[in-house]
Parts: sequence; structure tokens; C-alpha cells
Amino acid sequence: MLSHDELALLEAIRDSGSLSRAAARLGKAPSTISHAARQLEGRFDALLFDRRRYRLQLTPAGQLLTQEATRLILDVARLSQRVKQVASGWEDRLHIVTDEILEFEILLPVVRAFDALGSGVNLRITHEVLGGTWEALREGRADLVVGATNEPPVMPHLRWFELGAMEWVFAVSPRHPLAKIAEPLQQNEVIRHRAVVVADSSRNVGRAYGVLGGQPTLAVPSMRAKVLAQRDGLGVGWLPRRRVATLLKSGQLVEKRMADPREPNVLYVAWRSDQEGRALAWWLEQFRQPRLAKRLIQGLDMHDHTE
Amino acid sequence: MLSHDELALLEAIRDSGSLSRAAARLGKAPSTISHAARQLEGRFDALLFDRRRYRLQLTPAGQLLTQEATRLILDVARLSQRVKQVASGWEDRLHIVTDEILEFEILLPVVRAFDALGSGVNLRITHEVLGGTWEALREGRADLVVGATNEPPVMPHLRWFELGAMEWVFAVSPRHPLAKIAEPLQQNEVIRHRAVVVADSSRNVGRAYGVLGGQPTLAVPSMRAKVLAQRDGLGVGWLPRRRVATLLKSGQLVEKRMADPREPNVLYVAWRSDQEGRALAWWLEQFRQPRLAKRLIQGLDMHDHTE
DNA sequence: ACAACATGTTCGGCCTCTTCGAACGAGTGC
DNA sequence: GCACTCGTTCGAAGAGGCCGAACATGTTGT
Repeated sequence: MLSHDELALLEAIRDSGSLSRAAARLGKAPSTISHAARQLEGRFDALLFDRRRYRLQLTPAGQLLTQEATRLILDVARLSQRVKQVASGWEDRLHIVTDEILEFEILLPVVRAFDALGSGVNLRITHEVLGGTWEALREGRADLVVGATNEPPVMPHLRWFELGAMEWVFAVSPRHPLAKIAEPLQQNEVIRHRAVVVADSSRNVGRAYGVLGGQPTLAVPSMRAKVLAQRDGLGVGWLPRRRVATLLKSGQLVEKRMADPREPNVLYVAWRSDQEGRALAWWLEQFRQPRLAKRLIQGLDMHDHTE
Repeated sequence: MLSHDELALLEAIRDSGSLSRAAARLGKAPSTISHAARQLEGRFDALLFDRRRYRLQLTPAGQLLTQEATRLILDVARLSQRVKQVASGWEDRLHIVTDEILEFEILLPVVRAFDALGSGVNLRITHEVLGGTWEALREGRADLVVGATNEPPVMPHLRWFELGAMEWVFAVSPRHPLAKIAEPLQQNEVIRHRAVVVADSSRNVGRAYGVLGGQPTLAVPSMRAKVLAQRDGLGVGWLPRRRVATLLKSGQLVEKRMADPREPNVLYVAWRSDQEGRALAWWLEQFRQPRLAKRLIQGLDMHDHTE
């Protein structure tokens, strides 16, 4: 419908401003070019060339066609590249969804290593909170989820392995009223104080983990924000133990033993076994390495950057 | 590089799930289809068909190609349409730039009439303030300007005619200090009070018409906003007489005679004589009709909508 | 003004690529 | 097992692209 040769013809005519020169540039006979030009006009049922003057020129319609055809040919070239890529086993794009409690910084060197492969795969990394990761996998918004919490739900073609377990600590600011209550803390003491929860802006405004019914809440956009909020005494709640180790040691947060403690949380890596490409396999291989898994589970210990 | 026939082939294979049926649907011999399919694979240097099972299937690469090719073919079809349109004299798109003092509402029925022609021309109507209209024409951002003020500048291929003259009135809120000053007002009395000016957010933050040097200003986004601001006593300045007739009559604005009055302003319709298309000609014909010109010049008389 | 040159078109013939039909091997279903 | 479908290979026929020759028209140089 619009071959590469035809575009080359149009461009040659536009640039050289003559059929003969275009023919010379393309290494063809002038008669061939003349014939092809007329055929092109017939196909589009439009006057593409202004033959009134000595050397013919592109009409506005011809200019439009040339300009847009250039864009189209670029599109086709890119498409060709993508097709080759998929044929060689690399996905066209890979959508990785992590739970929000995993920190993106730890994935950065892995992304850099992936880029170094030169696969051409379009990487898309987003995060979800709570059950959002499983939903993303189920609904096809994700090809691979990392750090999904709770038990894997039933889902066709689902495969997974455990990334590790995350330990939690109930901690409050030393200036918070709960800091002075005798341990272990009972539910009826905690429920009177506001809980800080991580909430997604778009989906899943519903349930939150470790929050008691009827308890007032402060929703913040990330686990990092939650740590900061609790350090400043804006509310209480469970925090990843390894990420607040320094804050606990320096006394900016105080651990409070609870009457019913929170069990360590198992985090999963999961994907769909249909359409396993090379990029997916590569990432799974990375997450199976204990060193990366451990760093993801531990997270970044938060120092105080405000002083 | 990717013809319409080849797309039809891919789609037929995807939908029928077999070469023979695809051949039957396309009205060709099965051998032809087989040959074409292999050739396509050779051109893209990729396995597009999975021949391991009895009936062949599209590989992921083949699926990607089919899907994207569909989009490409649509693009080409649209392009073909646009080329035909341009060849038949209609522009691909027409960019009309009006001065801000003209009200868009008055153009609405004309736009509707233009749509009724079914030309397919993409209309783009924006507005500029002060000299912005001439600049837009000079820089190719506009194909047609309406309501341009001041004398037409020198510009190659420029053509224009007069739309009409707009009368101005210096008016203030009855609660404004200037309302009680004896007429005619002198410059040194006006300069002490803030002027309301219409300013563009992006370009041309510079000069404004009828503002004295050293006078404080309040810049608002439109002539409509300027009228409202002056009615509420936020500042003073010149207003189109016909648009504030009702406000003057009801006493919400008070006319003040000036020591040096503002002459009526001639508004122009202008365009470039190179590349005159049918859409441009149609719009020029509309603006040459005295009835539309008069309505544009007069604008919409502003009633009080706040009570 | 005239010659030399450049440009675009038409026409007949050559050649490549597409298309077809026939034949064959392989897989499927009753 | 038999009838059927499916995909492939191969040679022949046909269509379309391409070339060179010839020609009409327009431009440039002297």
C-alpha cells in the first residue's frame, strides 16, 4: 500500500526537484520513475505532482504524502525491530509490579544490569499496596509481581516462589502518649490513637493491615512516609523492623511490645507461566539470588536526614 | 515494505487459524498463501508462524506484527483520505487565530455550518492578544487571522480586508474614586489609579494599549475578565462600547469623558495568498458578509449574571 | 537565432516475481 | 482404514516492474 521504494521515490523527487535527477539518484531509468509516479497518483486518486512547469514539483497533496510517509516508514522500521525482538524470545515489554514496601532504589542496579543486556525490552516498573499486586497479575496489568503479600490466590497459570519474610515492629515516637503506657499494649489502649496507614491514591482505598476497627487513621502515600509520620508522632502502627533499626537505636522511635504481636510476613515473587519470555526468565533468575532477595526484604535502614 | 495484501493475509491466518481457510477467504490458491507466508518471514527475518502442530498458529512475534499492522493500515487509510482531501483543494487543517476581543460564541454557528460541509478539514481556533495575531500569521502558526488590530505589517504574500471599526469607552465602577472626578479626565488623574489590561499567559507580556507609563496594572486573561474587573472597581481602562452598553445603562459602569479620547479601532481579517485552499476561501467568504462582521465587531452585550 | 542540453512521456520488449494447479506427505476424525 | 484437511514443493502461466529508444517540449549558452 506504500512501499519503501515508493517513499524513496517521493523523497528523491522532493529533494532533487526533477524526475530525471530522482531517477539518477535511485539508479533507475527515467521512464521507470515517470511510470511509477503516475501509478502512485492513480492509486491515491490524487494529483501529487505539478507538471505545468518545466521541472515538476510536488503539489501540497504530494508534500503531505511525502512527509507522512516518512513518519510511516519510521513506524514500520521500529515495528520490524520489535517483531525481530519478540521472535528472538525477548518480550516487547515487561511490566513489573512491586509491593510498595519494597524500595525502588534496591532494584536500580538490577535495572542497570538488565539495560546492559541490550535486549530492547521496554521495562515498566510500578508499585501497588496490599492486594493490588495480585490483582495486577490477574488482570494482566503485570507480567511479574515482586513482594506480594498474603497467600497467593487461585489463578490460572500462576507460578510463584517465596522471596523471604519481613519482620514488623510496633513503634511510636517517644513524645507520643503511647510511649509511656506499660507493656504489653492492649487493643483498647491502641484504638484510641490514630493509626498511620499506607494507601494507594487510585485503587484499594479499603482495608489496611494491622488497623483496628473504629480506629482513626492517617493515610500516607508510602511506607517511607509512614515511618516519617510515626517518627514525628503523627500516629502509630507497625513498621518493617530492619528499616527502622537505626531510628530505634537512636531513640527517635520506641518499640512497644503488643499483647497480640504481628507474625513475620512472607513476601512472594509471582508470574504467569503462559508466555514466559527471556526478560521474565532473567528477572526471575535475579530474584532467586539470596543476596538480592535479602536486600529487598531488609530494605533501606532509615537514618535521620532532617538534622 | 508491508502491503495491504500482506496484512489481509496475516489477519486471515489469525482469524481462520489455517492457511487453507485463509486462502479460501482471500480467493487465492493455498500454495500462494504458503509461499507468501514464508516470504514474509524471510523479510522480517523472524519466525511468524508456529508450524509444529497440525494447523499452524501465529507466534507471539506474528501476533505482534498482525496487531500493529492493523494499526498501520488504519494509519495509511487515514493518510490516503487526507491526501485526497488536500488534492481536492481542501486543506489538511486550518488554523484560525482571532484577537481575544472577538468572542468565540459568535463563531460557533459558522463552525457548525463549516462542519456541515463535511470537508474533513481539521479546524483549530485559538486567540491572541495585541500584536500576537500578526506574529502568528508571520510565523506560520496561523492560516487566517480575524480581528487583528493596528496596521497590517509588511509581510510577503500578505492579503487582508477590513472587518470593521470598534468603538471604545473609558468606564469605571460608580464606587471607583475616578467616578467622581470632573470631566474630561486628565492623564495625571488617571495615572494614579490601577489599569486593568488583557495579557497573554505565554507570549507578549509586554505592551498594552491605552496604558500610561508608570501606571500600575492588573493583568487579566480576557476582555470579558477585564469588563468584570472594572465593573467591580478593581481598576480602570478602555472597554468596547457595544459590549458594556447594558452595564452603562444600568449604572454598573460609568462612562468618563477623556481629555484625549481613543479613536475607533479598525479590525482586520488577514491571510497569506500562497496556498489558498477551499476552507480558507470559505471562511473568507463568511467574514466578508456584513452581518457576521457586524456581530463580531459588536460582540456580546454583557448583562449582569451575578444577581 | 540557433545549437546543445535537459526534462518528461510513450511504447515495445525483457525479466523478475506472483500466482496457479497438480502432486505429495503428514495429521485428524469417524 | 478411509475420507478428509492441511501444508509444502515444483513447473508453467501471467502480471507487473524495469529498461532503452524515440519523441515533444522547454531551457541555456553563444
